[in-house]
Amino acid sequence: MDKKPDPTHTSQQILDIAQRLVQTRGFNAFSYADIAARLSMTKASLHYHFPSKERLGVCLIERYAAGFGQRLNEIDAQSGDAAERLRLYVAIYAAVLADHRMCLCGMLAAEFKTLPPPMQAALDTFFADNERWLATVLTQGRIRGELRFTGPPAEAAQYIIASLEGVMMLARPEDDMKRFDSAALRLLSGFGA
Amino acid sequence: MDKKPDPTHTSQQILDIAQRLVQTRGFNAFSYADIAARLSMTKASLHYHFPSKERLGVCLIERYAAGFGQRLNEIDAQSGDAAERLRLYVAIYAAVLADHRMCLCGMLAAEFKTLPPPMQAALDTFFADNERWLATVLTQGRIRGELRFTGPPAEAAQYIIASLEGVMMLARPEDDMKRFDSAALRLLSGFGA
DNA sequence: GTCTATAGGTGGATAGAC
DNA sequence: GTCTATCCACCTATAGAC
Repeated sequence: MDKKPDPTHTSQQILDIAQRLVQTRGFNAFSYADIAARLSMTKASLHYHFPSKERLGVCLIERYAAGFGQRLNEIDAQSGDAAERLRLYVAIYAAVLADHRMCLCGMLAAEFKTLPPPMQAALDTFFADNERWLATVLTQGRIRGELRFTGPPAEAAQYIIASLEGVMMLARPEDDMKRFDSAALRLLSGFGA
Repeated sequence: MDKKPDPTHTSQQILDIAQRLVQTRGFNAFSYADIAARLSMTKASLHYHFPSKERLGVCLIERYAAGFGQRLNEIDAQSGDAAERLRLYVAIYAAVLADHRMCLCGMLAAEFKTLPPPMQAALDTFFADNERWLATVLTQGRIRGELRFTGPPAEAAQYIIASLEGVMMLARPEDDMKRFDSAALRLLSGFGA
């Protein structure tokens, strides 16, 4: 009943705003001043919650990865077959784009070489986890005859992720959902889904 | 015989260095100081050749687009069928990645929202030209039975470009040519090429 | 064409009062 | 936790000498 003072409330707000900024402008193109303005705070206060931009960046990736993992678990908990799971995976990306955002980690992948090593490591983990999950879905789907594709599931998984990120990236300048949907359908149909 | 003083020699060097910097770090993550250091010049001198970073950016895109267009013309001049043309198109991207670079315009697409409008316009032109060329190849290829795919050629062209950019983007952190080749083959085989 | 010098702004980050 | 004040590094860009 007596709820905690929620000491992380401000931190969450900071992360929310920072995430949207990264997803729309990139990590190198936003500043503490941008966040401070939107929160009516000073830059100095932000440093209390996230002592450095590097740590803020790592927290962003880890939170995003956790949310992504949660959605993958939800998909696993559903009763659909592998084809349906693949469609739901694509739907995650579609929802992000519909909110006028790029995938956080796709955006950061473009800036990879300029990021602090801890952020690079967190990014690698994100993509590796996604590949592993997708490869599992693909493997089972092919065995059960629910999906059709050639070659190693791991390579197919890499292809799916990279294509989705690219399609998002090029659909975003115009916020063109039709372009994304068309490309996503083409991608899925290539796997019999 | 008497060759011109080649007044643009320095400008070309600046463009070469700036291009590599954009392709590896992005437009927002390099500065005049970076170019000046590599050329053993001062920042002020650079402004003589390119009065603003925005104009430098526009020149970069236009030169890149011109070079790309030239390669497309070379492909057109060859005797190969549509499938071969598609393979050669993919080979352009592969060559860029083999040189440890991201596609200039793919990189800028990620930063699109932060770019000056003249650069955005130049980018739109680049991608529109590419789509048009690819759509023509696809249209002819399908008619002649050299390629297999469904839906409008324009949408298929958008899918091919976006996938290639995405595959490049995610292969680059590790400079993983095998990853790119595997994905490119998968993409091509989806079109019967 | 290239230089020195500098302007004017913004970046991330810190110290210390409250 | 949030503030004011400040630091120092870096940015793009300009003026004017050579």
